[in-house]
This record gives sequence, C-alpha cells and structure tokens, in this order.
Amino acid sequence: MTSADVARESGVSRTTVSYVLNDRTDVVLTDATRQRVIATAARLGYTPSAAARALRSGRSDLVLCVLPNWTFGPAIDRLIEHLSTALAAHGLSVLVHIRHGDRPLDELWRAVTPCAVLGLSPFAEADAKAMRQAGIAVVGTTLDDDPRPDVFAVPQTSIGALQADHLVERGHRVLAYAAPDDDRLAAFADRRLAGVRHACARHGLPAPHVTTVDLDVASACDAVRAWREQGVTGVAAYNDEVALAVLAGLRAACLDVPDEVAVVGVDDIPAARVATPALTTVWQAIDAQATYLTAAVLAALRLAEPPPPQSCDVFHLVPRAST
Amino acid sequence: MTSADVARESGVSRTTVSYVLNDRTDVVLTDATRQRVIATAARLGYTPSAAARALRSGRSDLVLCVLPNWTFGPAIDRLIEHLSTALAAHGLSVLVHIRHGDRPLDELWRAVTPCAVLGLSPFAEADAKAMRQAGIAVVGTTLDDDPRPDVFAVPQTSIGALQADHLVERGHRVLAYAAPDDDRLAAFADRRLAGVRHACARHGLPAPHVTTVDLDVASACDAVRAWREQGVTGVAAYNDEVALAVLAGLRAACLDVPDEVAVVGVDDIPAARVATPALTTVWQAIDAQATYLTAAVLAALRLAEPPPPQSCDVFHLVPRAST
DNA sequence: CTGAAAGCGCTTACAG
DNA sequence: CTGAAAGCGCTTACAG
Repeated sequence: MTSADVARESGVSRTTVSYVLNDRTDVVLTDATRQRVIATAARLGYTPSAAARALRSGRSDLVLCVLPNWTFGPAIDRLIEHLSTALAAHGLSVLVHIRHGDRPLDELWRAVTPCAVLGLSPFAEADAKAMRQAGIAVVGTTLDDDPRPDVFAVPQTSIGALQADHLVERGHRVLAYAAPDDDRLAAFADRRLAGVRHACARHGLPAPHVTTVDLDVASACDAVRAWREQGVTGVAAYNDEVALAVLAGLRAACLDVPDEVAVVGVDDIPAARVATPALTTVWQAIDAQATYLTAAVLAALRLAEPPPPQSCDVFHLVPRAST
Repeated sequence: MTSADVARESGVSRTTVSYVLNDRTDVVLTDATRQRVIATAARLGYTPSAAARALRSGRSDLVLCVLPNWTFGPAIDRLIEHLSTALAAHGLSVLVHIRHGDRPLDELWRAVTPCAVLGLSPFAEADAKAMRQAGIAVVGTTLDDDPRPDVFAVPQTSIGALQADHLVERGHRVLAYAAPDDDRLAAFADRRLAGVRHACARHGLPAPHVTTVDLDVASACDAVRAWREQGVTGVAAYNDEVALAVLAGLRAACLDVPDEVAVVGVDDIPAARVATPALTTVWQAIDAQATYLTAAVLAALRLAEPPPPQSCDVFHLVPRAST
C-alpha cells in the first residue's frame, strides 16, 4: 500500500497525492482533486511509510522523550500523558526511553531519527550539540532556574526552600534533612537540600542536620534519635516515601507529631493523605509544567512561538497534620 | 556521514562496507579488509541511517513497548529497565509508548516501524493481526493464564487467590474486597476480585463483600463500618494504596488491626513496610517476568528459541503485622 | 574477492 | 494545473 496505489486509484500522479496529503496550500489544486485523493487514501487505509519519509526529509514525526533512571512517580506519568495528548494534536507521537547505565545516547537518537528530543534529566553538552547538528530540536532540563526557552527548569531548590520556610513559619528553629538512600536520586536530593540550607541561612538559623534515611523503621528510628539529641524539631524529607519512613521512626521512638517533631514531604502521593498523622507535603503543578514543555517542544520545532517564561508558581505546599 | 564515506575512506565499495558492518559471514572477505572497514567506521563515527535501513528492509531495531494508561508502579519501571538492558544486548532499543484515550494504535506502529511490538496490556485482535501482517513480531499480554509463548500472562486471579487464601489461613471466614476508584484499573481489579471470589467458594465461604474505597480516610471509614455490620474480619485490597486507606479507615473507626480486622494489599510499595501496622502484601517477581518477556520477544523475532513456559511462581505473599 | 546497479517509498524542484 | 525524474542511504542479487 504505497502512494503509487493511491495515485493510480485516484487517477492522478504520485506528485499530486503527495501535495494533497501534505496539505500543501501553496500549490494550486482543484478542490475536487483534493477530495478525491483524500477519499481514496482513506478508503485504501493508506499510511505513508514513516521510514521513507524520514529518509527523504531527514526527520520523522516522533518526539523522543528521554527519562532518567530514577523511579517513576505518578507525576512523570501524568506529565507524559499531558505531553502526548498535546503533541498528538500536532501530528507528533511521543516515545519514551528510559536511560539506564551509561549507554551512549547517540545510538538511540540515531536509530529513532526523531524530529525532537526532550530530556527530562539534563543532557551532556556533547550529546545536545550532536543532536542539534543532526537537525534535531532539543529541549533540555535543568534542576535550577534557567531563562532559556529551550530548557525546562524544575528548580529543585525552590522545593527545599518551600519546605524549610513552612517549618520555620510553624516555629521550628533547628531543622533536619532526610536524604534518600538511592544514588540515582542524588542530583535531585542535593538541589533540594541546597534549598533547605539556603532558607535556613536566610532565616538566620543553623544549617540543617543531614541524615540518609532508608525506607524502613529501624533506619528512621536511628535518624530520629540522633536528631533529637541535636535539638531538631522540624524535618524536611526528600520525598513522601522518606517522610513516611520518618513518621514511622518517630512513632517507634514514641515522639509526638507535630508537637515534638514536625515532618514535611514532597510529591503528595496517595499514601501521604492517609498517613497518621496526615503528611504535609509539596505538590507540583504537573499540568502547568506539561503545558510549558509542550510549548517548548513546539517552539524548538518552529511550530509555535517560544513559550512565555515559566511561572515560578509550580509548587504548592499542602499543609496537613504532620506540621 | 554515510556508508559511501566509509567506503571511500577505506578504499572499498559500499557493498563491502555493508557486508563487513552487517557481519555477513556467508560472504568471503579478507580479515584485513574487515578490520580496515571497521576501524574506518569507528574513526569516522559512522552510524548507519536507521531510516534508510528501515526503508530497505521494512523493519528497524526498535522494539515498541505499549503501556496501558494506568498509573505506573515501580514494578513497571523495573520491568522496562530489565527488558531494555536484555534486548540492548541484541542490538535492540526499547521505546515505550503510553496509550491513552482510544487513539488508534496503527498510526503509532506505522510511524515507528518497529521490528517487534510488546503490549503490556491486551491488544485488540484487529490491531495484533494488522501488525503481524506488516511483518512485525507481536507479543501480547493477557490478564489470565495463557499457554501461548507469544503471550505474556499475568494471572491477576492468582493474586486475589493468594490474598484470600492467606486471610482464610489466618482464620477469617467473612472477607471483603476493597476495589479502587479508577476506571483504568477496572480490568485488573475485576480479575483480582474474581480470584478472591473463587478462593472463597473453594473454602466454602460466603462471597466477598465488594466496596469501592477512595484514597481518603472518610471513604475508607464508611467502608469499614459497613463491613463490620456484615461481620467482615478480613479485607483484600486491590493494591497497597487502597490497603493503606483501609488501614486509615480502621484507625479512624478505632478498630484493632489485625485482631478485629486484617488487611492485605498488593505491590509492596515502600510505604507498606513503614505503615502502622506494617502491611501484609503480595510481591511480584518482576525479574522473572522480565526474563520471560525478553525471551518471548526474541523468540517472536526468531532470534531465540521459544521461552520455557512461564513459572506460576511469580507472586509471593509477604506476611507482616496487618494480618 | 569486489563493484555497478536496482530498488525500498517518499518529496520536490523542474518541465510541461 | 499535473507528471517524469532525481535522490535521501541503505542492502543485495548479479556480474565480473
């Protein structure tokens, strides 16, 4: 089933079929011809060969979304869903690739020949350059603020700052940071910790006590006891899972939450809401992020204007009983 | 950077380059020539054009993995990671696509021209047929037992049965099933419930009381009260999130776990271990599943023998304090 | 042992 | 308004 079939069946040339199906308004064709070709193509169930098209034009309708190797949260899931839907409206299909190990990225994008690559974790500069040279639209991600329109900024420091500010507002003066026991998360954890640290300095408080907390009660209990000896009363956890472990540790150590120690997480996972006490957490406006990302991809493809600068307002604190 | 460049630089024809780079052992070439071509290709950083290759051969090195629209758990995440690594050893790249809405699948696979499509939720028969006709290796999934080697069976009923058997073993005679409030999960929830139902019948117990439980305390509390009036003492929850909500409901209703009511979940998410009381749950042997899937894909591509029949032993009960 | 040539299906200058 | 032809980069019979 090729464009030649559609041409023969419609009584026109392949050229005309191509013009019609690609909606080339700059070339003059009778409406009757257009209708006929479209109808024939539909009747025959014709789909242009993506391989041939990619070979010819050097690009495809595929958007490659490269994910880092950290655990998917429901957030990423929803982000991709939004993105897929929005880009589908422009005839683009989103394909997700989960990066693992240090296998070279170029093998992949060369194999896919996407029109755009969207990295949800930072790219190596060499990779980004190579892709751009190959004519691929590149949208990268940074964990910090970044004004460039082709960079998606998820300012992790803001998350940490939000957590710390909230604890300070609740009257806590000695804070701790509960870090995750997972190397893949280190880059994120470090940025969030930097946010907590910065906020402490801003409020004239001592630097936060940093402890790695495994996702089990014993580890959390140890951490809690150490913190108590240091006078800690407020804990910012890397995410809700770590925060729930901390809550369990506090329970095991018979400490009252939030009167003796307050805890704040990040993500607002379902378990946070039904924890005892319900967990205060930071919620991300995934929809707003997805909208920005979509606009950034379309702009990089010159299919739309550059997106308006990203709103800083993508994080919200959800106060609950744990603080 | 094309194969012509490599040919010129190596002083051979494009034919020879193609033979060497595709490891055609059936054609006789001097070792010296092979070495030279390989070295030149490496030096020039040559990567064959996937588009041209796909156009020529009608297939690519891409394996398209189609995911359903339900929330990713860490399980899916790890499954894909295993799969990607194993298939990469055969020169195949895994690309993930998350299906949403009812957008037609054929648009996607025609655009990607993968050599294989792996569905992690069941395919429509028409879709599977169309893909096979296009020469694509298809590996499907079913929620039930299935002996076919090109079908990945995740017998959801076994999960429900495992939960129910455990509760019965702990002495419970009146069971409830806590269903999720998410349409996308209905197919899974129904199969798991069928497993619980079947187990109850097998043990000569009344059918389980089925209640939808939202992920909040109020909803869970209502469900718990209703169950108590029906004499329920054992609850099988769709997954750990629902189970944690049930635990919260029981706490709100001042019922003791496990003495008055026992709860068992599915997935073993991190929060399950640190819940109060720690949540009994069902754990899936993702590694075994990934190994089977890999073998199934390779077999469908005729790159390996059909995999041995799937072990039924992919689920394990993790007993903790909640039962 | 190696090379010239055809052809995969498409798009697009160019010539009617 | 429409068609014949070139060419994207590859693989593979076929002819030396």
